Amino acid sequence: MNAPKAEDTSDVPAKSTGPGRRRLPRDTLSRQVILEAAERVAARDGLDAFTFQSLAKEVNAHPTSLYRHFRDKDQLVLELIDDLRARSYGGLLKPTDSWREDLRTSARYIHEHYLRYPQFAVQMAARTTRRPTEFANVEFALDALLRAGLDEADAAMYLRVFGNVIRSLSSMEAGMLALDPETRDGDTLAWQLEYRRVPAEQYPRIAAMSGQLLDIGDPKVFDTAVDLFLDAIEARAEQARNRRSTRQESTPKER
Amino acid sequence: MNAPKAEDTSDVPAKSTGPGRRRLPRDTLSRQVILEAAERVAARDGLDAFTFQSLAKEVNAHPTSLYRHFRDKDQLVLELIDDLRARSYGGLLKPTDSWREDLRTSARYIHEHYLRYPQFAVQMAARTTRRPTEFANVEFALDALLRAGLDEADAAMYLRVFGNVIRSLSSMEAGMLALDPETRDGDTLAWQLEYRRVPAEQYPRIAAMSGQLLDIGDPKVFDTAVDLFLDAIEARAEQARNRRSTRQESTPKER
DNA sequence: GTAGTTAGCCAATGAGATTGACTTGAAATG
DNA sequence: CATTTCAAGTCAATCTCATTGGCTAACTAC
Repeated sequence: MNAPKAEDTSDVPAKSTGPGRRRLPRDTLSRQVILEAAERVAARDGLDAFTFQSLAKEVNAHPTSLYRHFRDKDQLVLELIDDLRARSYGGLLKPTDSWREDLRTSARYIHEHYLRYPQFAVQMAARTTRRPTEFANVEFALDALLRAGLDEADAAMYLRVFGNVIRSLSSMEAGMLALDPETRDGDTLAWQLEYRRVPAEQYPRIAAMSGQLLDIGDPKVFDTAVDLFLDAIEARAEQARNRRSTRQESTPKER
Repeated sequence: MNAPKAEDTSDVPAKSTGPGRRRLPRDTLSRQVILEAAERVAARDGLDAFTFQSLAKEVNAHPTSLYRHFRDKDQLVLELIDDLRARSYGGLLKPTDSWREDLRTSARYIHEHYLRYPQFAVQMAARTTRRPTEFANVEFALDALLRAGLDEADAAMYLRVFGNVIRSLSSMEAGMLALDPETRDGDTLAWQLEYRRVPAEQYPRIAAMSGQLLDIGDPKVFDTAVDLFLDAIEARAEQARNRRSTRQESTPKER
């Protein structure tokens, strides 16, 4: 967990922790160094341990030193989110000849990204960061929607709908992952049990299907939702095409 | 909701806060009294003020007294969520002859409920509470899906997908509402501005459509998502019906 | 080298959750 | 009625955090 850490601060010779050291050499810290430590801590110890105290320990500095680089914790978190995103989406998306595949890929990227950092998923979903990577993603998805055959108004709408659904589903799934395992398993187990012993007179449907109901956190849900959306987009584009051709035939000069 | 409650605390005559009072009379507190106070505090002062200290002040008790009724804060929040839900969904849903309308209604209920208590929306979405109201909702939606013509496996899957999408979208929308207004408006404004000045060479689609793009928190998004889902369910049911009749024709006695 | 500035450090504050010991009043028991 | 019991309030104390203001060392520019 901290074996290769010695090197990181090794220019403070041998006494990183010892009584001899008074303070870190100037400019040891920086936004980048802190953000990278922050990622490590979040990944390793979870959100509860994500405190200035433990971040400071990770970089061998005093907790309050971090304030020289970030106004407060909220700012640190937002910048971390940007940073993580920039790294995750580093390899930019390349359009293929299938808009479906493209949208699916982009959805999968987001989903994976959120699940990789579940601690911050809620913030990731709710707050815009308006950085280059975001523009690139929007451009990519918008292009795919237009290639699917949507008109501009529909594309704008479906971009938002699709994006919000992807992000919010991912965020919720991540949110459940971020619960401590005890709580999560408790919820899941209790849920399954209770649904099996529901009174059949009151809830006949549930009783009849209790064996087939899915967990709230079932991973299949996300993929199904995505496919369902893609189908919907395709159908919508089809409609639009029909509308266009019909209009051309029946009312060639509509105004 | 709390009209006849006044009595509960009024038997502490006149000196509720005065120096004369030593402690609250026995059994002044109870889960219900505390939960109702909790709702008031959350609605009035927001999530940041949702502390044992302020809850205690609201009921005129010592902060640690609350521990006699709730193991810890997490438990209190979960029970509050249940309580709110029970009250919001009080009037149970009645099936109509349109499964579409039924699903739409049930989606709207959830959406409104989450927006009414945005402070807890994240928890509401991620954690199961397995109470009667939940069963009733599930039964209702499941019934609607089967009436739509889905087979059981599909119904189980779409129940989860639809539910999760509704809940997660609502939760995300609520999450943005729960941000303090400054932050929220800042995000929104900056977003709009930046998207209008995006370089057209790099992001031609965005540049061409920048005027039409929707806000991330646009309320139309939810309704559109719901309709889109309903269409998808209908299409899926249609497929299933076709598949069934085809099978009947081509392989009338399949085993 | 000398002055100035920056960035790390320290002590302290104040909020909050949570615990354990203490107390009191009402109900049960004799 | 006196006594015991015990749940339900209360208090003091602890621990963990974020955050602030003042201090000072180390690097920079002159």
